[in-house]
Parts: sequence; structure tokens; C-alpha cells
Amino acid sequence: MTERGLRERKKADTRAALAAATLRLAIELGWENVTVEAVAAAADVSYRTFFNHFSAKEEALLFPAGTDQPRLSARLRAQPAGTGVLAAARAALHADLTELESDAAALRDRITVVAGNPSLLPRLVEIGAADEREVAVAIAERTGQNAETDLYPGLLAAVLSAAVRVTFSRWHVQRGAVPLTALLDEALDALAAGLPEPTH
Amino acid sequence: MTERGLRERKKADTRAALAAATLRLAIELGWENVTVEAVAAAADVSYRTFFNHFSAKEEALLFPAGTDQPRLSARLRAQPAGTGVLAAARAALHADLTELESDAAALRDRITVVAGNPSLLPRLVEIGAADEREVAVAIAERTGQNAETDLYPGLLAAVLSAAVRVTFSRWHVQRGAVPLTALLDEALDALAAGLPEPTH
DNA sequence: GAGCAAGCTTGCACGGTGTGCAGCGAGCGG
DNA sequence: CCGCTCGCTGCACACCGTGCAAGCTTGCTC
Repeated sequence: MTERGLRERKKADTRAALAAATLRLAIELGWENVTVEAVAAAADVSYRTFFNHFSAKEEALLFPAGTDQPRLSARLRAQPAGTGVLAAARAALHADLTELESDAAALRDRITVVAGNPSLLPRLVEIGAADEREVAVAIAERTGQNAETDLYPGLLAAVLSAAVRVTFSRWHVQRGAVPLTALLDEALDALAAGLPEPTH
Repeated sequence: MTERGLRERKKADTRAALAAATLRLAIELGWENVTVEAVAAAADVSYRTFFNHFSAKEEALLFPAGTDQPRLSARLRAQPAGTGVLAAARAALHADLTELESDAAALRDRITVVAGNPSLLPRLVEIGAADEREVAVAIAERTGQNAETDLYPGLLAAVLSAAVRVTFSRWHVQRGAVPLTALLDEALDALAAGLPEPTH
């Protein structure tokens, strides 16, 4: 399907090799000691070629598959029209997280690197922000509101991002003992309940 | 109080001059066309001196006053012990936003620059993230929980960040017609209500 | 007030990132 | 088989951010 010739296969190979080398070196040396030059050498391509595949070093670590894969906004739009926004969002997020968890080892490595280098977290949000805006639009479509001026779409989109972030963090702390979707549900339930102060 | 000598005053002056020059050039030329060299020249100091005051270009734009000013986590801890977490958080955020809105013109310019350059948003979150973690700890203290393992502190801290982000965005869209605190209250009320789907 | 310590400013050099451009070579289609 | 496409490569360049070693002003002390 996705391999329409030797050319595209080779291209995908070098991209995957670069992403893998980036992740491996980040784990071995620490993110701040990873240079594009070393990554390119490890993947047996030239320095310049790295930037033909990724616009920045962080992209190789965080988005190895490229940005054209099914994103959250697309998944949200794919939910049946009858369901409410919150239920649709939950379903879309489940699909997203399930796919991510399919190669849990790589995901854990990535989160480890990010957790050790807070400067990466923003970058993660950066590209996610583009999607977050689309999510807001998708929410607005579902509620018949304006994504720009109305409060709800933007707020819900931002809060969902926050919930996902927290979910990743907890999943990492617990070393993947509990599935991502279960942790996400906890967060979404707490949100739906209005974040009541827990009785300790 | 804060001026304990000519030396410190001069230092604060150059820092302020650098921050002002950064903001002015960003508005005039666009953020991507602002170089540290030009900012330093506009402030009549050397290139190297810029980095004696700011660790990065973004810091001059987003944190002109320095990171040692009262931050949200400190304000949250300053709230009376009896009040609930949500009320305390609301009060702390009010104090924060009120102070920011005091020089509304500069704030609007800053948000304009950020809105035009999404790559800045992450950086904004980055330094804010350090505070967000402290906020989570402060919340945990108040609820008698563990900031690392329990869901609530991290989730609430992340959601508050999201609410603030959305508030800034709406304030900017409305050109400051409504006070920041009023917009924030809208967001917090929607959150406390469990984000019910609005009846359009 | 003379001198000494502290610290802000400056210039220089360096490693790293990300981009534009031009040429080369391998895959692909007629 | 031939030309076109397109990924790979090397080169040059602008910019960022840092370490270091000076200078010079400030402030403190005697």
C-alpha cells in the first residue's frame, strides 16, 4: 500500500534509520550530547540529509513517523455524528493512545528522554499545538460554535492536551504498569466531575 | 527597596532596555527577523552583554522582569490555609493576571508576537513548565497528596495552565475589551462544571 | 582618599543548528 | 535507452549560545 516503489521505500528507510539512531543516541548519551552530525553518521547518511527528513533535531525524536499520519483532529472528525463531544473526544484519544502504546518500548524511551530534558516538552507541545487548534475547530463543528471567539472549543482542546500530557507522565512514573487508556479515563472522569477536591 | 545602589540600578536599566528593544523590534520587523545583534545595538550594549541578562532570545521577550518575581506557585502558597484548592488557585491566578494586565499595552504586544509565531508558545510553556511543576507540588501540599504519583495535583496544575493559555488567547482576540480576570473566571467556571457541552 | 575586591561589560573564539544552492547519481516512465 | 524526477551530498552562510580572559566602574574598607 504505502510502498509504491524502491525510491519511496528507501526514503522511508533512511528516515526510520535516522529516527532510530536519534532515539538510541539520546538514551545512550543524553539528549544534550546528541548532535545531528553523530546521528547522521550512525544512520550512514550525510549531515545535510538529516534536514531533508526532519526540520529540527526534536522532530526526529518525537515524530519519527512524520506528521502526515492520522492525527487527533482527524480521529475526532471520524467519530459518529450523534455522539456528544466528550464521548467522541474520549474515543478519539483512546484510538490515538492505543496506537502509540503498540510500540511501548520506543514510547517509554522517548518519554524517558523528554522527562530528563524539560526543554523538549515545549517542542512536543509546539507541533501538537497545530493539531490542538484543529481539534478546537473539530469541536466547534460538533457543538455548532465558533472556534475563534467562543470559549468552549479552545478550552476543551487545551484541557484535552493537558490530560494527555498528564497521562503520559503518570504512565511513565508507573513504568507502563497500567495501560494508557485506563490512566486517560481517570483523568477524563476527574475533569467531567469538575475536578472536585479529593478527600485525602 | 529594590535599588540598593547605582550598580544594580544600571543593571536593571540595561536589562529593561534590552527587553524593550526586543519587543519593539519584534513588533516592527517580525520575530523571525529579530537578531540578538540588532537588539544589542538598539540597546547600546554589546552582543555578549545580551546573554549576561537573558539566557535566550525568547526570555527577553517573554520574561522581561526576570524569573525571580513572585510566581504562581508562590502566590498559591500564600493563600490562606483554610480555603479549598480551587478557590485558592482562582485567587492566585487573579493576582497574577491583574499584575500582568497592569501594563496592558506591552502585554498585548507580546501576545501579538506570540500569536504570530507559534514557535514561541512552546518556549513560553517551557519556563512556565518549571512553575507548573511547583504549582503541582503546592496543590499536593494543600490536598495532602503526592505530586508525583497521584493524579489530582498534576492534572489540576496542567488544566490551570491550559485555562490561562486560553484566557490570554481570548483576551487578545477581543483586543482587551474584557478584563483578563473575567475571562479566566468564565474558563474556571466551565471547568468546575465539568465542561458540559454547551447548548448552542 | 587610596586601594582592593566584586561584578558588569566587552571582545574573541568555538561548537552547534538550520537553510539555500548547485551538482551528482540512482530510480522511474515513456 | 533516454530523459525526468527526486533524494543525497558538499559547501557556504547566518545565527544562537557559551567559555574565557581581559578591562573598567562601583562599592567597601581602612
